[in-house]
Amino acid sequence: MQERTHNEMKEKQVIVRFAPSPTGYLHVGGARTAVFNWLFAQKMNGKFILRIEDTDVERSTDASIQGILEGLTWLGITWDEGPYYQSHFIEEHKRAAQKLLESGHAYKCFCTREELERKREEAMGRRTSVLYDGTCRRLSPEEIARKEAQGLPYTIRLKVPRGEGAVRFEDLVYGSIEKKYRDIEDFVIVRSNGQPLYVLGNAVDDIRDGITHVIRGQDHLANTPKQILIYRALGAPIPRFAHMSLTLDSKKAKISKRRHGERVSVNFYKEHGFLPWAFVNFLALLGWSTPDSKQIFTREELIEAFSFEGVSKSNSVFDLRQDDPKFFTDPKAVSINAHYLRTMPVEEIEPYVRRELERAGLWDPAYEGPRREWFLRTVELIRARYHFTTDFATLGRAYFSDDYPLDPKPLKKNLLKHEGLKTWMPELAAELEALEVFDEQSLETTIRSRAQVLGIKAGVLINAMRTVLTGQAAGPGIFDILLTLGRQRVVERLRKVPTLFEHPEEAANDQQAPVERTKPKAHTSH
RNA sequence: GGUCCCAUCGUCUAGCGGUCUAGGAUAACGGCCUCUCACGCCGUAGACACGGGUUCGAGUCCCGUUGGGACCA
Repeated sequence: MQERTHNEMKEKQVIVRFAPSPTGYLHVGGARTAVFNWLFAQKMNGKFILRIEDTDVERSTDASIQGILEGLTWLGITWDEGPYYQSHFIEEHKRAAQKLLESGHAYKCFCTREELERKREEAMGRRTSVLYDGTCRRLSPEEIARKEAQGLPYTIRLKVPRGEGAVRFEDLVYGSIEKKYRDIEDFVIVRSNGQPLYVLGNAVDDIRDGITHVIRGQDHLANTPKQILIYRALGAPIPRFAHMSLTLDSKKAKISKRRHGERVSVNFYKEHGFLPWAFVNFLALLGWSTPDSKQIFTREELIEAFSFEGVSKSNSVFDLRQDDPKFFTDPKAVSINAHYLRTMPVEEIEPYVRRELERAGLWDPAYEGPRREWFLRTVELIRARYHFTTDFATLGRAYFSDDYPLDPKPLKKNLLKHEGLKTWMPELAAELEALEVFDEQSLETTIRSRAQVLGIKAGVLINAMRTVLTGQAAGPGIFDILLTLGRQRVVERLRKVPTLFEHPEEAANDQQAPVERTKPKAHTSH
């Protein structure tokens, strides 16, 4: 049998859709599917429709729909039409079922739940398949009329062709898929309470929206033959299908809120300092690649490079690292994020840094006014070591506030260990204060000669200064730190050093927020 | 239970019969750089699930086993 296929649609515009069911947030697996749909639409100059499958009324609250829209918006996944709501089309689904009944492609089934349950158990016992046996398919019109007159409830089942044939289709990712008619039961398309099933509603919606390419999770692969049967019965052209391998956890289980909590939500990554494009880039690489294994893509490059050929057939693991002290999520996601964080034009990450500073109460309106240049230079200076936008407000706190915590470990190692620093630091402060010009040259000269006079390595002074001035063991070169902080703040902070010797624990405990590096090279010397 | 799908380093993957003594990325480890850390650079370790075929030749094709996933309830 010749299908009406893509040839007919070749000239037509590509239309794809992302059809999530609202569960309160955008799931990373869903986001990935959305990304692939979006990429394909962009590449083909097609249309991307957003359709909310909100027929599960209980879960489909406004808030959970909002969560999805926000997630997509944050990622920068824009849609051309919608959101449409499946719940608005239930009558249409019912009409489609009615039409199938009238055209003889479907029939009413009066079998009760109990009967079916019994048959299934029997079949299980015999270790055979549990397909519906077609009892009601063979009902005569009179019998049907009688049962209806009795007011017996019925489901509506699709008449699957009987005989030797098979449903066959070319999946854009999985290739040729075939399922024999005899392995497909006359499946229910409308429940006895009149509610159309997903398999019907989804197909009807896709037909109405003119979807040319159904790009969705591989969990729908097994249902596709049934949907093709529905398309045929309805006399609709069959779209192309492209199933995407699933995203699993390290135990090869589908990632779910139940097991993995918030970290399956796109919002989690937003809140933990991911840049949206970095996350899209990571998601795209989860189950898709180019022949040259390119890792970092601009938006244009990704759209250009995308193709179904590069989509992997095997499921991929989102290495969530739930109990890893070093990474709170997939290390590759972290590294991609860090890459963007240090290489994007600083103006582009400015809004994200601002958001974090605002959240921490560190934002100064002058940063978008007279101090903007300083602000951008400082961001530029410190970002190379950060992995998340949140780091600016935690690890980078000392650059934006005088109230910052001192990491106890370097405090001890770089400062308290050297008794002399108790006096050297204030002395140095005085010297820096008296400096004629406060520039890199004179700073370096001052500090190095000071070290020489004291008969110590310059590193001792430098590391102590870095620790005191930034609260951190690691950071930019000391002269850059000094210049960024400015003479006044440097001098003030160095003058307080003696107090640190007297009340070290106070200094260390004076924390606004717990400051932990996500990826500390935590090695103390070997 | 039935049906469908999948199977290369810890993880993401390249590979579409010979150029694979299996490449890249990330993570790990070592080194260089250096005032610290990061970046960068150099190097080390690390995989074709197993068994049969087909072929002159198989990671690559076929079959089976095992394992994993999905769907149907």
